[in-house]
Amino acid sequence: MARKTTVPTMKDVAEEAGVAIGTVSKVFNGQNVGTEYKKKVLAAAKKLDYKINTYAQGLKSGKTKSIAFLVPNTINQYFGMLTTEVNKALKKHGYKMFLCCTDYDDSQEQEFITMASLNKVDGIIGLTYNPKLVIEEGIPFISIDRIISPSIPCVASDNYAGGVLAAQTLYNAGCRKVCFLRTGSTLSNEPDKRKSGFENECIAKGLDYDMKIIDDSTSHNVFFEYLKSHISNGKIDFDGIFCVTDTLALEVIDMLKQTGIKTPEDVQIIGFDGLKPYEKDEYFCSTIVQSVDQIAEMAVTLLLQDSDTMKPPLVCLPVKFAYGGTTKKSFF
Amino acid sequence: MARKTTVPTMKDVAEEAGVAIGTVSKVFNGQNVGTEYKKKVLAAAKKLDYKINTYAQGLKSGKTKSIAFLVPNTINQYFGMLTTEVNKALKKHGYKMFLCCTDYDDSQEQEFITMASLNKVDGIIGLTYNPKLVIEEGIPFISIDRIISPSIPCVASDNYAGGVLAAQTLYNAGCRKVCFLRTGSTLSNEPDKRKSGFENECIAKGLDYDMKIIDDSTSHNVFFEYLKSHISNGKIDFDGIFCVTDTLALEVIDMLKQTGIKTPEDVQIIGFDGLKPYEKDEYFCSTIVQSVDQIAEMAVTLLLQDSDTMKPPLVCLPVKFAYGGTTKKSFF
DNA sequence: TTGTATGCGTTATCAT
DNA sequence: ATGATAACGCATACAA
Repeated sequence: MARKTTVPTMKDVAEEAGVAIGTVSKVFNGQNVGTEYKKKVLAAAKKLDYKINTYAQGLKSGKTKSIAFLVPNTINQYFGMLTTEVNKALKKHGYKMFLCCTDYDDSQEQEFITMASLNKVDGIIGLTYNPKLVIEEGIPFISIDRIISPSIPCVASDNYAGGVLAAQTLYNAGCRKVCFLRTGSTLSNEPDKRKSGFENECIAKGLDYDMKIIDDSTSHNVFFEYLKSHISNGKIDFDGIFCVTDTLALEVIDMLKQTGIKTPEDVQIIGFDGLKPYEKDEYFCSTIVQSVDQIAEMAVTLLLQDSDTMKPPLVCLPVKFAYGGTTKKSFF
Repeated sequence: MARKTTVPTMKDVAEEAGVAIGTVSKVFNGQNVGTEYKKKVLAAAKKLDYKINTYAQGLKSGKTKSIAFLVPNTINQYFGMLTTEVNKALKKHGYKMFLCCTDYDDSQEQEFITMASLNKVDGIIGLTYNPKLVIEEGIPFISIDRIISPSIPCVASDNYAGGVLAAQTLYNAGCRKVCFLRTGSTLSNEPDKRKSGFENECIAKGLDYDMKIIDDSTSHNVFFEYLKSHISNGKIDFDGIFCVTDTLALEVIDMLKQTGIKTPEDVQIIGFDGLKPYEKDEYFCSTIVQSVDQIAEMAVTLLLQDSDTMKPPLVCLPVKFAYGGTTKKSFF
């Protein structure tokens, strides 16, 4: 007898179990099937080591149980955390994830969206930068950290509250002249609100403040020059600095160290994101921590909920302050 | 006329172009088709905005142009770099990537492999820890950093050479009593060779050395105690330390700082991996840098090459030393 | 409840 | 070179 070399199909299982192919299908789709039949089918399936063919299933049903996740890269730790958390959340719901690293590139973002539609994904979650991204009709899209259009739900931290919290924390730690440093895409996006929240709270508290904002294409050396221009006789004008990300905060701390300014003795610094050098334990710096797991879970939930359910244009998730050695400890 | 609501298929394109469906297929597969026909087909396809259905294609051809990538997470920066580089390499070859974050969990690793076979991926690339991982027949697998079995190709840095290089570098930087610190899975894997290379070079150079090796389940506090036991009167026994990863090096630097030991003044430290705090620029610490892009490219190339081509059981890629502030600069 | 038959969109084998 | 047609493996409407 010729050895069967192909993978077993439902037909094989049906024959083995002595039932009809439709019955097998029903068993695997959790539909009503007589107990005896079900038992026979399951036994036959196990015997043949039958696995359903998701491609045939996808072709037939139009549902693929997969989504595409767009992110610039997974090297930046915030992106890395987001990617892992989205992956976990999807797995919990039985979905697979196509990872799409866009490298901040407009055309790659667009290409991946095309790829996603070719592959009949059930949805897309994206942290994108292309201001004129074209999103195909009929394919659900959830944006993270960017408001793309009113019809596309955006999930983000409560960045405004984070800015307020940063200002409050510096104020409570004794700061009286602070500054805000930001680098980022020129595209208006959620993280912009960190500035607004910070600024408004400074005004509310009567806290003296300055700002230096550059876009992504500008050398960070501009920050270095800016800081140096505020340093004289080994002393810095500010007693508190709020950086738009932890990554920037680290850079700034480095710059200050080069000029002999110490953190937090001479100037206290707060970052944003909540990155950590090791997998557990302490933060890189004192920071406004984003609940990345909540962002991921919310994005997935919104994406997968019935399309006729109303989807909010913006969902803001809570942030909290965490001490990380770059603010004065005595205040906490 | 009723608006067509469904996605256009080859049949629609064939009708629109006035040709047979087989001809359309040939056009999209680059087979020989008369110039005139080809032109008509392409025009019709563009007019209808036709996109090939990869699920039907996968069902028919058995090839899905997708692979699964298994990694514990994308938070650890080395994993994050690897993920991004593999993603890029796959894209270059026209392949899609299912990301599978396993969280170091044996059963999740196995689950994802099952998922991958269900989804008829054309192959799997994995950085796994499960010592008794069952890999299905007929699905190509490339392992990164772990030797799973002689029949499964493994791609890794030349870890042994990296260990040698670390010892040489410390020696050349003036160290005469060094130590090696390692944490890791008990599973024997490629990074173990960092120790062997280091040890052998120490012996060759007549360099006095000690080692402290713990497994993943042990608290890193053990390192702290170990280091403290080698410190007396504010001085440390060693003048050089080689840590098995940059992450561990950072932790160790922190520990030493707490005891008043300065890096690199009192003790020079070399890590392994080549992690960076910002997307460009400097390293976290002096380190043996892995060519993550080369590892990724090699893994993808091996995976996609003809299955009848001989695949080597182990491919080692070059490493290099990079200065990162935790060794004495004068020596470079 | 269970079986039968059709079609999802594509590829490949035939004739033409 | 081109057109017609039969699978690929599954889901489902319909018949039994």
